[in-house]
Amino acid sequence: MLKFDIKKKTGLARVGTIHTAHGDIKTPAFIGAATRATVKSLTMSEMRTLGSQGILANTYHLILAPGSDLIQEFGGLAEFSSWHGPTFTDSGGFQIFSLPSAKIAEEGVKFKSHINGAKLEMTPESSMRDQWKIGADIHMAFDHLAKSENYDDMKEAMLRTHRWLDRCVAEHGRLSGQVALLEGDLSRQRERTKATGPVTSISWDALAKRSERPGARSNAQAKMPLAYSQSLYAVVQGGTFLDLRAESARYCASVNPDGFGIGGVFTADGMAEMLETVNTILPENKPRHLLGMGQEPRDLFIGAEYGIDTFDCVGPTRMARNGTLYTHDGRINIKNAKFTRDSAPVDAECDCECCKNHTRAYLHHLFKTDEITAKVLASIHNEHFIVSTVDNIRQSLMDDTFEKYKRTFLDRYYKSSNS
RNA sequence: GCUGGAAUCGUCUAGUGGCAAUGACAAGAGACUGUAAAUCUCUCGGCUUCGGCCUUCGUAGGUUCGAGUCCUACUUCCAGCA
Repeated sequence: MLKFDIKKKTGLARVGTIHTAHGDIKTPAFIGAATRATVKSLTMSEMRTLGSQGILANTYHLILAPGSDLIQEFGGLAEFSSWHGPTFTDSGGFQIFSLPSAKIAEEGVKFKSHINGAKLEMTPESSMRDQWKIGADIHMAFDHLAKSENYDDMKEAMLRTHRWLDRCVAEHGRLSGQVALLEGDLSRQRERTKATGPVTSISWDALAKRSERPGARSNAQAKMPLAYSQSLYAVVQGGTFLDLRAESARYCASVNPDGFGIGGVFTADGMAEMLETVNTILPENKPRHLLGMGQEPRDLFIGAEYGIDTFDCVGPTRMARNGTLYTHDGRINIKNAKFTRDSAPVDAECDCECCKNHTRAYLHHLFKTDEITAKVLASIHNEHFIVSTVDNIRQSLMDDTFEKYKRTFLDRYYKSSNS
């Protein structure tokens, strides 16, 4: 069971701590998107240095390569990637629903691998099993993303998401039960061997002696199940329709998951109302993750204000790779000719490795000459910018200065640019 | 010196009588929100009341209704032979 302590509340906003088997996350927090168990162009060491508290990987991509069994063999995502901190996995639904080959049925989704065309299927149960093998601290339920914003389609997708949620909860619970048993074995084993280091896995042979041993998966005999607690978030759907969002929030709360993901959000328009609806219904004492939002600073302020605890988004690193960088005065495209002789750092108020050491002119040069370091430094900066902005939001909530911080930040950030 | 061949928009390149002229790169700008994203889009001779107008394919002439394309001379470069 995931522990979540709330330290302070202001309206729907809250400051808290999520306790996972791999460490704590002080919330609100921005979680780096590490789709294939890596944040593109950044090392885990750089991620730690820039202040990230957690990473979120993607089940779809990890199933295709290197496979969930292999990650399990290496002790799970944190161990395999040497992140050694809190981890999340997305169910893979988001990717699979975007594949042209996706065929949706009640049982699950059949699709073809985008890499080699292999015919594959993901069901709520298989997603749960793969996420257990990958072994992130927090898993997302396998949800159905509607393709259209049409009310009936959205409702149908939501209802299926709920039926699938029941199956996710059942499968997750079954897998959870195994680990509880394993934990008992492990503590006895620790006593016997007086092992000092952390014991995180045990052979399936031990499990085989138990009556609850899961349905015979012969190829799993040699595998080492991960013996630490892993949690499940239910995912709230319903698109832009507040009645559906409310219904989905009630349903998700009713299955008593460890936390909640809020999915299917693609723009900040209407997000405040939607979150207000959802987060008024969801139980207060469980963490909430806003799936995929956080490219625009306003997303983070609105999210935190309306009760979001964690964010993830590919935007900061993707934009960085393409030369768009955050500054407190709005975005810049460092490839623009006007930066050729700009001796200022990307952002004078930023304390990331890039801004402390390098000029805009240097970064401009690296981008124009297509050097790998361009993407590295830009990603360090953008990721740090967003991570630290959410950290500052947390601090401002603690200090009761959130409103002022929000107004000052957003006025300045959006004043000269688009909106 | 002789004999061939070649000169096109920053660079390379397509084009053998209807052409402001192909493609790539470079350049300029924009997009990106649970990452099939080191990706994608647009602009790229000058003006424009968006119908056009003007100036362009080494230089100068010529043939033709019309020439980047054919002819002549010149200039430069390349290859081979001396």
